[in-house]
Amino acid sequence: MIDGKCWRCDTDVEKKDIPQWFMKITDYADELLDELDNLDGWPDQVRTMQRNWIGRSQGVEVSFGIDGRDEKLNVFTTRPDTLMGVTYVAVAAEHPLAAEAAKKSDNVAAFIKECSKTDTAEASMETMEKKGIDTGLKAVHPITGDHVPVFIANFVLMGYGSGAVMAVPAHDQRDYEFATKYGLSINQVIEPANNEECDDSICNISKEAFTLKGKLINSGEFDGLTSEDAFEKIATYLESKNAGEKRTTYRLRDWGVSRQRYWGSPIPIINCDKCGEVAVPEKDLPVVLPEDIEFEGVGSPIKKMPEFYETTCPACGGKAERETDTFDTFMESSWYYARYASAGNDEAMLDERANYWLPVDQYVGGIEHAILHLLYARFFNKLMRDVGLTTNDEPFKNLLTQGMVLKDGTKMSKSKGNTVDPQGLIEQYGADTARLFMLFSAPPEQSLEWSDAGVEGASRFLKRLWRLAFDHVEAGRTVALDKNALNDAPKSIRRVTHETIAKVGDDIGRRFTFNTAIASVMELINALTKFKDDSEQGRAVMQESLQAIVLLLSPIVPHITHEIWKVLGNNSSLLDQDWPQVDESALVKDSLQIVVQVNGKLRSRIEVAASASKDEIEAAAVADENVMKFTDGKQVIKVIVVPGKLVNIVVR
RNA sequence: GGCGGUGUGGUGAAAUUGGUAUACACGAGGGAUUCAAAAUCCCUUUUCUUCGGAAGUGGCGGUUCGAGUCCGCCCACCGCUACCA
Repeated sequence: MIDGKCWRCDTDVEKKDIPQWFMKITDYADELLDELDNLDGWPDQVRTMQRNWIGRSQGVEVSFGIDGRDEKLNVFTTRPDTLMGVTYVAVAAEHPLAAEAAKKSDNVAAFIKECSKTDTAEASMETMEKKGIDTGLKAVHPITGDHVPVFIANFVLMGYGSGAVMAVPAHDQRDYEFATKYGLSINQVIEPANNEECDDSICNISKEAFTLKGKLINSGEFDGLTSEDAFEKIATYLESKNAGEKRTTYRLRDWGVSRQRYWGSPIPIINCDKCGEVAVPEKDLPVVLPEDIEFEGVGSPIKKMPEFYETTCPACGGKAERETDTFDTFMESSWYYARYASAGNDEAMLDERANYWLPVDQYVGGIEHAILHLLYARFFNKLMRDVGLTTNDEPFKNLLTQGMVLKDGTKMSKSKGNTVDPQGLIEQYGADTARLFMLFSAPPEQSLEWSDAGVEGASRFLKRLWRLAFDHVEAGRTVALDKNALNDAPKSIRRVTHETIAKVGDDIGRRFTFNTAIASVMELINALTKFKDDSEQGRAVMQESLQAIVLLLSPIVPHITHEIWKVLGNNSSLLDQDWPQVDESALVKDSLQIVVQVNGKLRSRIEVAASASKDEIEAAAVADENVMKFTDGKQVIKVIVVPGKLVNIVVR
């Protein structure tokens, strides 16, 4: 849409009511919300976003009377404590009262028409002018019986609450601006709880609304109550007068699943004039989308295909029409993970195999799905559970949300045409280099501006590994490793090797930080490159290390590691190998380097025996020559010793 | 406006539980090798410095023996969302 017109044919765009199918996700709002607390394998960020999206809020539905009529006008408020400050009521342009007023006034009708053209989904909403028009009707305050005007306002949403709001200009900034514009009264009913604090900077009703909670004033019998107490008292009072009740509302709306397009699963419903909407009987499922169709550019072709939509009603056998809307594609993505576990079953959606595999241990998806897809999938899982198809409450135990790959500062996408084809990289450097390079550039959660700067480094690294392995193998076969026959240099290489095995296992298996996993293998290879030891045991250590590197890198660069595995003299297939085991005995250190700080500043490093006690470490630190330069002539106040890490000497 | 995120060298980034800031790599500079080049290898590469050190992770403050990490306020950028009563 461009400037309120269709981008394709330039006709005016307007809001229209059309009958559509919805999934009643709001019935599951509480469970979807409450269970977020148990999803500890999910990132907090995603849980918070879902919480806010569901947006549960506690409030009161208040019934206003309408002057001269029997019917009531219901509004929802989270601030019943401000009820005595209501000076008008506003309804949405789509509200029945608005339609009614339009019949009596051309101005009102024109205003509603204008509202129907404004686009509610555009960023322009932010700056959109708050506009309204008086319906001429008067609402009757449920407590005071005062008459207040009923306005139609362009900022009231028909889809939230009851499509009508009570306006308290003194305590809501939006109401305040609207009241100022249309000359409506502003009555203060809340003041700051502590009067001392009530200076102009906090509460000055002549300048702007006071939106904080506080203490009630000008509220008759409710004067002096705190906002919190008044919430309860006023709610109870309204309930006793049958003029309102406590209510919970959600920001979450029901899920509209109808699409007026061809591509999608047909909604399996038959519309019968006599019986209404009738579900397609199970024996006739699935309804298959016809493929012999012609596109005419506008509209879905199946809406013009009698051979598709003409049918008989399963209930009465009379003439009926098949639904021609298709499902939102989120429908299928909401349960495919379960269907994978029931592959080949053409009798049912799912079978018992789904329960064996579900929930998904580790789900991976883009952060852009943090709300919609992940909420729909959770909802659908609960639906399947409630009809007995599955038994688990939640579909995804652990969730990793990938960042997006950006190009020129925005999300890479087909529609924007700013995609990068990895084929060029693959042709120039090979698939292994392309994979290594991409995984090395950043951790997966992070968004990344695409750039191929640095791909040379990945290529160089693989060449070095290749050369290292070949040079090693060319010198002949190695003997069995004897762990106890090693002197310092090979021993230290073994230690680094096993430290690397431990780190890569943790990085890939737990943290999913492939970039740091690769970096630590690079460090190991740097160490091996410097390691020159042609002795039998030296070469045996080299062999062990190279084997480990090949295994550690095999998920990342499968092709080159497959080759090197064979070159290293293995007859077995790399694919059949277990993940390398950490040899704990290789990790043992005889001595440790300890950092010594004076007043938190790094002054020296000392080498101490791994078995040294706290006192021994402290004594060695205090006696260090470099340290003494900074402690000389000063009084030592305390010494903090963190075993294995550092000593901090505090002096004055 | 709301919600979420990010901010560290020239660049991509690392620092996992409050404990050595800048690992690993790119780029750049210098050198070796070469008739020359490519490739490869080695060295240097946060800033300032009186060469002892000093400062330093967007800014200002705080907690702590010790803060990139925790707390408060602020700034900038990115993403999602759109007046939620």
